Amino acid sequence: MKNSKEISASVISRLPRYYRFLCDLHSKGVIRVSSKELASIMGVTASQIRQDFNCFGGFGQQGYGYQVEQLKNEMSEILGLNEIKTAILIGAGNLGRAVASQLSFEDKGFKLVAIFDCDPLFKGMKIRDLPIKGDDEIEAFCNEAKPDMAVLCLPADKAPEMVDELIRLGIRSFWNFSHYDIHRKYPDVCVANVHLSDSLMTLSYKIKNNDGNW
Amino acid sequence: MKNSKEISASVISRLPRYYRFLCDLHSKGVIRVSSKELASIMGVTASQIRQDFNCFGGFGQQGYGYQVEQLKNEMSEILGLNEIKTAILIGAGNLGRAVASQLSFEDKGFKLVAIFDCDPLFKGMKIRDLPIKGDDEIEAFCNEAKPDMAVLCLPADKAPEMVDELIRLGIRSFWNFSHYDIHRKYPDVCVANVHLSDSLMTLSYKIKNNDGNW
DNA sequence: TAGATTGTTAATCGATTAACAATC
DNA sequence: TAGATTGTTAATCGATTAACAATC
Repeated sequence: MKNSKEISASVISRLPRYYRFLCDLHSKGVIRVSSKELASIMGVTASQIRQDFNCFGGFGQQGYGYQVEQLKNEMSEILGLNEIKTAILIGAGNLGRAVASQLSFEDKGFKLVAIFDCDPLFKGMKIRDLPIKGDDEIEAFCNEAKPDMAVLCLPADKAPEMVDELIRLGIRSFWNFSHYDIHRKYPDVCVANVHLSDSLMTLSYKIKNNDGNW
Repeated sequence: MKNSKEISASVISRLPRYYRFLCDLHSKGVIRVSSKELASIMGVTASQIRQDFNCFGGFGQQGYGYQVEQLKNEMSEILGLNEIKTAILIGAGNLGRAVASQLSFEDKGFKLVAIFDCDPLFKGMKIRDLPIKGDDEIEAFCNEAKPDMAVLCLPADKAPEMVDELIRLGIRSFWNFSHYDIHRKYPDVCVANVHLSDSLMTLSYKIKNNDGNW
């Protein structure tokens, strides 16, 4: 694999989609696929697929194409899905509970190991066998378990203080559902943002500008 | 406003963030802001801000900057947040319930008017005063209420059939949390996709390639 | 008027697509 | 060998940044 430092954000954002389609083909028993075929299935150009794959080294065979299973495994390796990182969830409101119970973290390289909420109302409740703990237990837990990542499902106004605390406790990666901009204060930390309301507003824009096509 | 057909996806994706920062400044009582100041607050270049705003016509004053309130209102207008579109939610599982109860649709140009789930278990339950209806009631409801948009929070395997049905019933816009690719079959429809698992895998990649910085 | 900041054009940078030699 | 398809270079396209004249 080439030095991955240079891989652009555009390429990285496409990797999960490649992985999904490869899993799908593999589960359907497909053995080989050419960039042209994959391009047609995914609705992108064959050129882009080959360029993207070659960022990580060539795993195709000229004149033949790509082995589906091998390529899927490469993609999984590149994404780091095999190295399971431990995650804690901060905020057990509606969104937090949905994320915790709906998403299978294990398939995506993470294992959810604890859930925290400041509201004592939740205390004792369980999500998928994980008890909801109080915020006052975060410090002790992190010192003991050294989790790698925190999922932030808490109100925007509580996020800055919480992030300070979590960083102090050694957490260096965040899956951020709040609007708090973590990178601003901590540029070296790993962050993936999910801004649901931005997505909804974008849809509003598209509807307004779809030439009466809706 | 110029012909908005030509606005690039990159620009559109930035509009909600501008709107958020302008709302914030406005709520703090700030009257005017220059592109330079806003750039510094948002962590982008002043050039990009001016270029982006000028896609929609010039609403600044040379030598002075931009009126915060006016600019916020323009942004709201551009995004179509003032024209409330009606939305229905398909799927009242964890994610559906989170989206319905957490997100304030009204602020983002939509009003949630009905919730459907195929599971009779949910029947009679309410989310924010909206009763959960059975899937068998979708047709009658759509014919009567003509909703504009559907939020898809249902399993991927049920999505294709449901989308066919909803399109048949006149729905032309989707906020899509499933992995089903609506645009493939219906290129003219408005879609905003939210792929939570892709976002999580991207985070996994970033952690793996952060030079041991986590 | 002088200073500031926009609107807009030009320059740069990066990403996507096309082309083709290498090779299975 | 002939056909197919990759890996990779070159060409194109688009987005971002810089520069500056217009003007408040």
